[in-house]
Amino acid sequence: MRVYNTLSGKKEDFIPLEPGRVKIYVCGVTVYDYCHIGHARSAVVFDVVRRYFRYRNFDVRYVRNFTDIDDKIINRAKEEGIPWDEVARKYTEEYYRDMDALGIERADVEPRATEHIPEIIAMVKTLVDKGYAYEVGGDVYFEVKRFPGYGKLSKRSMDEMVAGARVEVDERKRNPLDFALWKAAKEGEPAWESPWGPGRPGWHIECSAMSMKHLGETFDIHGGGADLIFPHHENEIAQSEACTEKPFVRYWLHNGFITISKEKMSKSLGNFFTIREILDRFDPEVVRAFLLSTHYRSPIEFSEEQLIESEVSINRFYSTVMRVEVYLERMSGKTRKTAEEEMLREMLGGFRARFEEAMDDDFNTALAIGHMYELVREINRCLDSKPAGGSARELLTEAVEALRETGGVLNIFQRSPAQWHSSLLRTKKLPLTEEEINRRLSERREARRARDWQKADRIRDELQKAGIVLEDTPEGTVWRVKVGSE
RNA sequence: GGCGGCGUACCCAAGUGGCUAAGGGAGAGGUCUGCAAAACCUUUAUGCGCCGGUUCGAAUCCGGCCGCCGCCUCCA
Repeated sequence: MRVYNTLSGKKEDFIPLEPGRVKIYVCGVTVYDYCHIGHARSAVVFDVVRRYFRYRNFDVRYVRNFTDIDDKIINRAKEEGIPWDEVARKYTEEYYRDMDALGIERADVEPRATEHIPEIIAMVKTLVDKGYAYEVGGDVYFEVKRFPGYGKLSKRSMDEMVAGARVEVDERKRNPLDFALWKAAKEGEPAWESPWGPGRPGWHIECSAMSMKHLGETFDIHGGGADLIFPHHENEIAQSEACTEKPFVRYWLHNGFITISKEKMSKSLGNFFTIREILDRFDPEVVRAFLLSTHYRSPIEFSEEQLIESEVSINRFYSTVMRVEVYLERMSGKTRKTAEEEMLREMLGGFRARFEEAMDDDFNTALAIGHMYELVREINRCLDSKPAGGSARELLTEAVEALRETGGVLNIFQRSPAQWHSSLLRTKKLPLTEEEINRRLSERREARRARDWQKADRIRDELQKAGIVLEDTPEGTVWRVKVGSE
């Protein structure tokens, strides 16, 4: 496997610290507001990274934190007039609601900053004792110029940064780039006792303390959004390596941003969509497919049109599975070989290797999905050729199974066509129940049997207007929810 | 100002030295169908922002130019 390491700026062979095991830490969220689609991208991308390592038979230990104490949480608490820990609790719950819906698996360990205060204090103390940090009036700062490697991740020198600094100058800091490890509490703010007086941890220190506690002083992969490279991850490296005198992380992985009209989606620009706004109108599987349709390091433009395209793609998969199901139910027992059957067999033979080759190359999900749809087309070609017999049955079943299995790594393609369509019925808020649709279907079946095409077409048109498409096949009539611009 | 990235068909998007430049969407034509739908087939980039260069050979490497974006402040 090859992964792009932000630290080296190139793709590298992935060699785990311990053979067969991989330890991953991903920066989660600060729980002070609803998550937007950018948070979803990061969550989905690293969820897939984790699933792929597992597919590759690695023993994966996956840690993702919650920042549950921070200035933003304190401010939010003031705004809402509720205690700060109530804010954290509420938005942690909302996080789970969104991420569970998106099919993001829970991490093996989900540490919270407030549950690691002793570890954080111990680490800050070590840094002070070693002379990497200094205390000023109850605040403790990391002294950046004491750490020679500072800037190695974000590829800048300290001089450049100081020169172009837009950082507000704090007179108490020895250098504008020095960052807070511990912040003294102001009147009425949440606080924990420490050797420097009551206060709370700075933002960066929690990730160092928690990742090292749960994964060790050196671990394999640290991930997050590209906006965390500087200063967050740069600072994590400085304080962690200063503390342990060991390399902190072997591979740094960063996902690209979501853009709207080519501009980065962000809280401050206000051009963001929350996950639940999107899930109100699109199926979670569609959102995942959308987020994985572009390589994880590239920017991805968010638009309604793109989501609809993804919906059409996913629908294509389930339509094909439905075709296979219906076909196999009625397939005659006689054997009938076709050339297309052989072509499918051949394509299926190399399919997993192609999938793995794509994913091995820095998690190229876009290419992997491309291979999946090539297989979908070949399945359809095979069905069109109307093969029959046990080996054809086995082949079609295996092909669908291969798509489900590889789809499992991306957590797509996991439902039945019936589940997909009944879910679409709800997502699109169609004013029809499945019972009603089936009733109309049997009415139409009678009409067609009587060759009353007018009535049959009328029923079809009515359903079409209500968002349901009918397909008459030799094996009977099936219904689907209308997607895209049909 | 410093550092970095991107520019592939009507749209999205893979491809980073060598077979016909994946895949999806949209459009057009066709096969199938009672008619449709779905599916399949054909078709839509002699060319990968522009100009040079390296090479037997470049979308892919190098240089310049144009355009877009990101980071340097909280941010996934």
